[in-house]
Amino acid sequence: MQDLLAGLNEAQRLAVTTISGPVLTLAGPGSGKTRVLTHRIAHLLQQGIAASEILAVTFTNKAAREMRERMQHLVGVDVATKVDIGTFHSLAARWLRRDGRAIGLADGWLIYDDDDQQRLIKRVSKELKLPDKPFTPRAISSAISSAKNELLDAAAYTAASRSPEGRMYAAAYTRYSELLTVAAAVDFDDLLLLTLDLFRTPMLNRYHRRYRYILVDEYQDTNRAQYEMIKALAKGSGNIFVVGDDDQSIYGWRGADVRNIRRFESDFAGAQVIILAENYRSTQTILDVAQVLIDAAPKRIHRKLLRGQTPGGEPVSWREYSDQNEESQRVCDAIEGLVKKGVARYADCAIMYRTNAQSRAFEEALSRRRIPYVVIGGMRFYERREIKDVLAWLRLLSNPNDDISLVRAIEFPAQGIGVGSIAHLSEWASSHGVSLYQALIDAAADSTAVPALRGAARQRMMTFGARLYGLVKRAPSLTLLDAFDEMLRESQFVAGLVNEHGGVDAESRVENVNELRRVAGEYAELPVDEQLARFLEEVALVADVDRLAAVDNHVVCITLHQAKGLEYDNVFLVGLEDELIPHSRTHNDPVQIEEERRILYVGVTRARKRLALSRTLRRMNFGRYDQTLSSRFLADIPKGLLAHATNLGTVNPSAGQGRSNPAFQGWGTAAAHKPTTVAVQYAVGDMVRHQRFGEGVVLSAKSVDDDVEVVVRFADPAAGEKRLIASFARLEKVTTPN
DNA sequence: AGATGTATACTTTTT
DNA sequence: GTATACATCT
Ligand SMILES: Nc1ncnc2c1ncn2[C@@H]1O[C@H](COP(=O)(O)OP(=O)(O)OP(=O)(O)O)[C@@H](O)[C@H]1O
Repeated sequence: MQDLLAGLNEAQRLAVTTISGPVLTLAGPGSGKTRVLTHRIAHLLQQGIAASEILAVTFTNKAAREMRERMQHLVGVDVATKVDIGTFHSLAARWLRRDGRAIGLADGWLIYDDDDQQRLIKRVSKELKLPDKPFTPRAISSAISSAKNELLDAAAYTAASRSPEGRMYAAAYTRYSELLTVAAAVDFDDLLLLTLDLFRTPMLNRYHRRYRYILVDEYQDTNRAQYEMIKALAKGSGNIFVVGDDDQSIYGWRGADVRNIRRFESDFAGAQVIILAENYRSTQTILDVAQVLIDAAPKRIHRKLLRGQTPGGEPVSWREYSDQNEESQRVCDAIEGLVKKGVARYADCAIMYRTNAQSRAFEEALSRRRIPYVVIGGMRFYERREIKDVLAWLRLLSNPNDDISLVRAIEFPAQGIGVGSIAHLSEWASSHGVSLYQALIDAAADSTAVPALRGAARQRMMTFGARLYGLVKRAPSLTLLDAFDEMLRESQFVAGLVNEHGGVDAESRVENVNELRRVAGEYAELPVDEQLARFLEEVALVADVDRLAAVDNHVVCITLHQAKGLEYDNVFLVGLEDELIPHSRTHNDPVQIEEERRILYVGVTRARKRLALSRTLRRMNFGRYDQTLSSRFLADIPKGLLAHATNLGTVNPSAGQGRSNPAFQGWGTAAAHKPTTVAVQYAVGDMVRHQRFGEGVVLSAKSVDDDVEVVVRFADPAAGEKRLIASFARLEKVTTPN
């Protein structure tokens, strides 16, 4: 057994060894909070505390997994796997899966993700005939979500609504809740609220007996419900340990409340507060920048001095580029430079930005250079149409009352059932207070049910119903993988994809379906009756960061929000412009502006060795270039702390794409940058060959940055005309003998 | 019923 | 510039 305290400083040791009573560890970035939490668990185990008595809450599933891996090293695999570690949401789902019956949750209940929720709200909106002007699905869902964040159910929210508009939202909330109940579905917020309901039953005693030591990471970003969960659980043993940093609270917009830090001190009498002062992550140069940035915040709970272990370090650079094209090019230059010089691997580099939309330019530049990369966020794998369609069918096997999935299943694969027929079914179901599936069954048993559905349309609907019914009945005896295959076969899913998209375009979708099937295969070890539910639950709760694997050597493109808790040797903070950070949607609300400042602070403090800040002078917005302003937060950083480009101001914003600004010299890259490929010249009329699309003729060619963009008409009519980046598409020139 | 075309709105951040 | 929504055609 290792000495767990060896790699820790004094304050960290105190935090690890103060095992009883409430403890609040408040500390800046890179001070080892997560490390302390991990070591504390290991320490508890060494003290002879049973693994099953420990509960650890992390912010992401990935953090949970990493913590478990760390612990396996510290205390061995057997013990480490017995500790309950997870996010609030995933723990809640596990508990409700087991004990949900106690609060009347139907068996086979499902989690509705954001997309499902939006669809359901659209249905509510239609039913209640809400005008779409202020009542966009987004507005309604955020009203419902904030209500839930204040622990208000539909009845309480209705009672509290005074304005006519408020009453409309209340009506939507009420109907939304009813439909969720009929569908036996819960949304993300419900996971927490229902767990609180569960904790109000005598069942709580079992949780008290079970969990004697509770630990929470990223405590500053807990919301009201999560706080109440902690409080309810901690009542048992009183051994509650939380770590957080008020300066890193960046999820206020979804109900997180930093005041939970103050609340902790008042609600848990005699709470011990431990401050970790040393930063082990970043060079002092980087910390100095972070320091001035956060010190400029008008209000803070706790002021901290960022004290690093590495004095000096490479300068933090600041560059202004003409546009996103140039910015992404130069960032790629810098990354290639670092890699060529052997000071970094691709995986040590991260590009961070405020909004997902900003990733595009970087994706294009990276792939053109053949630099391996991953984009975290944006369109997630599980949000893809074909994936959601497969999941809809699978969800129906577990819970046929899931109306949202039923509609999806009717719509894909296409079965000749149109919106009209669905509307008839839906109206009948709503007025009878039953699910769509039940309405189908009723219609099949009784020809006077759903009278609006007649003739051929009714016939097709009945065929669909019978097919689904058969699957639902057979599902319980099947393994997940068998159910998956059976469902694909019954619904003729693949044929549907080919039918809708044509052979070539269907290919990647079929591949995605196979990938999902592979994931499903990982559940084969579980008891047959648990496989499907566990699969659906985990799929609903994966965050995109959870995909980040340390083994692959690729540049990471990530939003600042998702970067919280991560660290990289080299960080590129891009698009530092007003309107982006702070985002225009904050509308200069001082509270939100300060959260934006913290978002930037989180970004700055992710960097270990090198930090590059940049912006563009003009940005493409809605297909139009707009001039930009530098982020106001940069004004808080004294010039002396940054290494500026030498020729700022000489860049003409209207100069177009180009090389007006030299690649940045800070970490020595311009010299290292050479074109990686000798550009092949293409002329209109040239014959080319593409690996997948076959041969084609060049219709046009123009050079873009370091590459050539060509439009090719392929001989294969299924491929048609495509616009391609020559080197990325690996086009080969076909030489014609003259 | 479904495909095709045109208008329109739109882009924070996410479990 | 893109995704969605709606209208119009087949
Ligand atoms: N006592 C120590 N000696 C050496 N390195 C340490 C020590 N404590 C922590 N570190 C290292 O410092 C880095 C930051 O630690 P950790 O991620 O736990 O900090 P954190 O406080 O959770 O950061 P953040 O709040 O920014 O996410 C890690 O690489 C960790 O290994």
